[in-house]
Amino acid sequence: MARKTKEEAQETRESILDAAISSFYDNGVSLTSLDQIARQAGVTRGAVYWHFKNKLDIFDALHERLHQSFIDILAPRLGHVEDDPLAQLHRLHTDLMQEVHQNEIKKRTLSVFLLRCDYSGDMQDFLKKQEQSKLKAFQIFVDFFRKAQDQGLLPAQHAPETVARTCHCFMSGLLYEYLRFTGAIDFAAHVQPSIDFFYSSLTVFKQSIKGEN
Amino acid sequence: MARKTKEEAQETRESILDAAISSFYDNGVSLTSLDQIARQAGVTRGAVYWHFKNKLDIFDALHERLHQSFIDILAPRLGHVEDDPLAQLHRLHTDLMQEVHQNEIKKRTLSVFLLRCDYSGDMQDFLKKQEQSKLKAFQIFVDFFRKAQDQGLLPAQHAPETVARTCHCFMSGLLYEYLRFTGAIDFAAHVQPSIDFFYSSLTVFKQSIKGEN
DNA sequence: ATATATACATACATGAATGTTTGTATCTTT
DNA sequence: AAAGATACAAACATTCATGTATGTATATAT
Repeated sequence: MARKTKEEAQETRESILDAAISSFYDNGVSLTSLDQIARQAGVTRGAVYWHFKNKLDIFDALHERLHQSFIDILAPRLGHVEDDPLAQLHRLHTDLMQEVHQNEIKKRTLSVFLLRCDYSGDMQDFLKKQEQSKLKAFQIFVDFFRKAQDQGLLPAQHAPETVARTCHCFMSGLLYEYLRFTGAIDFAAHVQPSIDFFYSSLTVFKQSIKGEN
Repeated sequence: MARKTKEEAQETRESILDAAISSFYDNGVSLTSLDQIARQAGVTRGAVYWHFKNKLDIFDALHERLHQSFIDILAPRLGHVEDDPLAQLHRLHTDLMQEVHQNEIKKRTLSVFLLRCDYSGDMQDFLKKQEQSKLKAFQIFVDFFRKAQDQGLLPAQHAPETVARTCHCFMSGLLYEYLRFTGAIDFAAHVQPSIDFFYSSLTVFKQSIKGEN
């Protein structure tokens, strides 16, 4: 009853990762034992240790999946600058939050990384990796604002890094809020108006181009 | 060598809490054993179990300390509305971030609650309590904006809850960013400009009062 | 002054998770 | 088709944290 096909083995690997997300979400990363993950995936710890070095290695693989899917959404939508860059960002932000709101798996995965884990000890090294990943995403935003400024669509009085960081912080802050108080916070009544207000107030940034030029 | 004064006992209790912060910060909440905390505090687990029911009970006490000190800063500074409410908020936000930047203990405590713990299992019930605490702080912001609107210092086109949530999300997002990438993110070069930009763009919100009235 | 409650330290019993090792069936390679 | 590599399962040894129970010195109440 051992030695499956390469494809079958790959399936086991994926099912272990899926089981890990689900277990991590229910019990938190550090309180989840490898045995729980294994049983959830319908295998034994032997299979887990065959595919992964340890729990951190699993966590790493999960992060890889998440980050890649995030970049895949971000890159094409910020690769070009439309006539109204702020409206473009506004739509992107709305879509991203709605995606999280509707896609239960993504919600759980994000929840695991942001609320159900414990970045200390071995995990602390992991923050370095996350920093690198986040830097890539951040750079996409910076490039976007820089291009928009170069094309005269946004005023140049603020450094693109500053604008990007501000947007990014608001986005992640809202995401944290949504995940942390899921259930108590309503999308249409709380999340959407906040996004709308943020981007409408950012419009001053755009408006000032007229007073300047 | 037992049975200390009530005051001495209180000191032991405090030293256990201090040790807990330090241990939680270094090793994360769930990976910290009560023995580590005890030894760090210079006592045995006996003392810990005397003062606290379990690790969650310690965590609860720590949260009480943090939340109280936060409210103590917030309440007086948002209790009254000055001539320029946005500038008032701007200063408060700057001061809060600088306090975290300079006060190592507060930085560590916040870091524990936001990054070094694992809100699942038993801890999940704890999110409910945090929700209540955060609601109080949030209410202070809402009241502030409502009063400012009533006094005609800010336009009434946006619900005070929406404005408050937006500010709050940006603040917490920036805090997360700062704590998560501490060292890689510089206060003067990254944090301060982002705060400044956020409040300068919020000014449209205030400006529009002229076009409206 | 005595009794009792307090503030711990020490010792014990239990359980559970980890990493490793060994066994083995079957896929793959040649 | 034989040999080796692969993909696990099962068993083992070790470590370690937790909760509780017990012991005890001393502060405090009466």
